[in-house]
Amino acid sequence: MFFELQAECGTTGARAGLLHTAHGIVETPVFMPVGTQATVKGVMQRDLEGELDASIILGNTYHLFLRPGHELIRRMGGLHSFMAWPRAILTDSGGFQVFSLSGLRKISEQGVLFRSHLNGDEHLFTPESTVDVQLAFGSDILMVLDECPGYPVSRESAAKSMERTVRWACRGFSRYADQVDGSALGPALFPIVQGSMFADLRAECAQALRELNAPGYAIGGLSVGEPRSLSLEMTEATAPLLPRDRPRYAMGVGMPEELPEYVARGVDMMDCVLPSRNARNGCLFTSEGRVLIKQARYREDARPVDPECACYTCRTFTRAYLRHLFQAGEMLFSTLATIHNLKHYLDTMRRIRHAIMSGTFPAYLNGVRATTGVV
RNA sequence: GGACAGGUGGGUGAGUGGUUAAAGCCAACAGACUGUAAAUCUGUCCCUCCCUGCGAGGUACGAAGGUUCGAAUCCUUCCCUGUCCA
Repeated sequence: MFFELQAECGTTGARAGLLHTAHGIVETPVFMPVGTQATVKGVMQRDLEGELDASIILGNTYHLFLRPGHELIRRMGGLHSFMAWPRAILTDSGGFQVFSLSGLRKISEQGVLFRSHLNGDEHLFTPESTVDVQLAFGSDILMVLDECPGYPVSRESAAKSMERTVRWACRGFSRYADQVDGSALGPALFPIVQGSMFADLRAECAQALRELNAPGYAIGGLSVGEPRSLSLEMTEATAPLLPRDRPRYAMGVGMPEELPEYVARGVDMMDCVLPSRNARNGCLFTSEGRVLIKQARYREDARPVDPECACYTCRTFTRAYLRHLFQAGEMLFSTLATIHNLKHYLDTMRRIRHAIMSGTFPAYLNGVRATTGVV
């Protein structure tokens, strides 16, 4: 994989570019739907590719390692083949599970000892093993194993954790260098900037990781319970310190109206479970804000979810029907809602990219800020 | 006509003398969700009062009467429902 910078905003940090991968070109800034277990929950690959036109999705090392196992996936021809997804895949390392499964793991210098949430088996994840597993998947972009601390943490433990994440990144890159041939479209490994909510630790981490000359860099440890303004602040303190000619990936963010805020701070890639999870829980993102479809006010609402959305769901169904499906617990609701929410995110990113390419991003950003009041 | 079984808050269904405005589940209503242990979770859910809390008051377990300090729970009569026998 390699990155091609196409345009930069003159007044903000926004950029537009192309991610060249062995499974297609990804236009950035990009939103990556989350497909933890080799599926974006509720959506068929056909719709992901056609209706939604997603160019890259996420998978998760921890989950796919436990089930069905990386060796099985390798034997099945790799993750792309296994899940019949021809476009790009980025796999997270399991670093986030260090945070989300905090009751089931033990961290040491060597790595993370997980107890499987499926059957209690113990598994040791190391910076080396997670690279191996992701290479077995055949991922286009691999993430290095990191430690994602919760919020808040003391400065002292944030520093220790960050330093360990840097050491782990070095080990991951060392293993990675041994395994790949360095071809331009080959798999890329991204290190992850940590440092909790301490700007100087973030800066220190970014400086240290630059040494790796990585094909791309991630900003992790966001949206772990901190105020949303802090997430943006940390991004602002980190992104400019990363190499200009490499993509920057803000992990796990954010709300729809925050997407341009991250882009304005120099972020090129984002992923988040919000559009897919909230869809399943009845929360639909629209050009006019959130629609909680279960509310009684939508019982006989004949309008589409979002009059300005061109997705299949909005082209075809009324709010009243979607509410009915949700109330009835019908699985079709999840599919239709997820299609809409992902379309909303992906279209938002396409608009952002277009604005950057045409030099109108500052105006676009101001427009969003005026209507949503973010920042 | 006879023999059993049973009538509990929107539904279902616990509870068989006191800490019961009455479990649980469902429905309804509202909220949460940020590198997915999530088709999940939380709250409200008889009425009234400032809902400020472990608040206060009222009404309530088919109906009416009774026993008791105290009844959804015990007794009497009536009404209704289901199954079986004629």
